[in-house]
Amino acid sequence: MPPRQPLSFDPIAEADRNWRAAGWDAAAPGMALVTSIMRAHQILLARVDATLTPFGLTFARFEVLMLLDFSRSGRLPLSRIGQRLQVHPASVTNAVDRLEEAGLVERIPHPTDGRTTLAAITRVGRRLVRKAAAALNADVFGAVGLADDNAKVVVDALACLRRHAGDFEPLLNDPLLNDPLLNDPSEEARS
Amino acid sequence: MPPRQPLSFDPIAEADRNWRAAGWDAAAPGMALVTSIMRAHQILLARVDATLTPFGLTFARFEVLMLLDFSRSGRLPLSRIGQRLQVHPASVTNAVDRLEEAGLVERIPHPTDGRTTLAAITRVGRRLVRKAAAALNADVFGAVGLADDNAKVVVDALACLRRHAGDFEPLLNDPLLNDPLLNDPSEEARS
DNA sequence: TCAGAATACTTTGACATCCAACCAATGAAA
DNA sequence: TTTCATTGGTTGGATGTCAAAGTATTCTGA
Repeated sequence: MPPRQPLSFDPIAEADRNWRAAGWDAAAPGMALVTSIMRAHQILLARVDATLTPFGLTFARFEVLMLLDFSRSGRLPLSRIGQRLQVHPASVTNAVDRLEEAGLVERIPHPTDGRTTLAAITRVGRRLVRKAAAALNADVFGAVGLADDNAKVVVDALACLRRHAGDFEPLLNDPLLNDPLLNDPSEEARS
Repeated sequence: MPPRQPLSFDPIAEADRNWRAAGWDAAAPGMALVTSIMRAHQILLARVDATLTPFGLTFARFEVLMLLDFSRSGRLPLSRIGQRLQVHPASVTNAVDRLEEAGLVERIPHPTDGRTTLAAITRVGRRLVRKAAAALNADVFGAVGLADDNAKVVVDALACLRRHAGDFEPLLNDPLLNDPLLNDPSEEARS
């Protein structure tokens, strides 16, 4: 990355001033919030990808591997991966394709449902994802640039936003369903 | 978007539990923060793009248009746009290409610096971007799903993160430089 | 039983982002 | 003045995301 010299002012604070000067006071906080998140995403994704590149991973693939590593049996239906990571089915297909090429996961058919494909993490995949997680913890997650208290405030606020957007509904909690490979939430737990 | 049914639990809270169960307590807040921002970005970008699609715009192009509309003369060097919006030069080229195809901006050569190209917003561009801004204010920014107080807390925390990442340096403030088209920060102000 | 709806996954196409490489113009130093 | 580093911009390649269409399998209800 070319070492861009920093601006002499906060561009988002400037945008906020412009918004209010235009008479859009009511929308200014939302504008600043959306813009801040866009930029924070860009910064953090760049750091994460830089850390993961030596492992041949991207954040999307890392998340898939990590989810599989945390799952009880090390295998999950692609559809479940998409639900859990909140990404489009095509994105899951893409990620699993690359991971399979790299020998980090395997596609295996679902034992009872012919429509479903399971992604199963390999031994190589487990080794790699744990090294990658250690690197991320050391280089990115452990040094985000915010105190833990502030980070928690942001996480809680964004949880509200996500829930409001329909990501999850913490009301109903029924951990006992039929097919563990399809529905059991406890499948997410490590052991 | 297919109406994905919400999960019965917060996937990021679950990831936080997994992280701590693995003994990575120190990195858990950072992990939750990064993951929250990734997901919030995804949600908000989807809303913004849905609102802007009828106008033939994306958020990237909207930001370029808005910046030009707010600028004093309605024209800025591409490099300045990239600095201001914190995006790669190639992304600016791409956005300006599309905007130019749509007749919303024009490329004009810089009067004194042969290397520099200016993007100038057209009358059509001004009309469109104001309609688009009104739509965004009404549909997205005005109804983000967070109280203004909480939004402000997040914005301030992320400003800290952005400053820490080298986005801007609010210390030195020297608004008087030579070429207004190249360097004058007040060029950002409306009038 | 059988037809239609729903689900799971893949494929294709359109965008956006970044990086690396490249060309053109400017500016500074020998 | 001439050479060379810097700056501005574009192009090509790789990756990720989503939407829409297509195929296959399963489920549901008449």
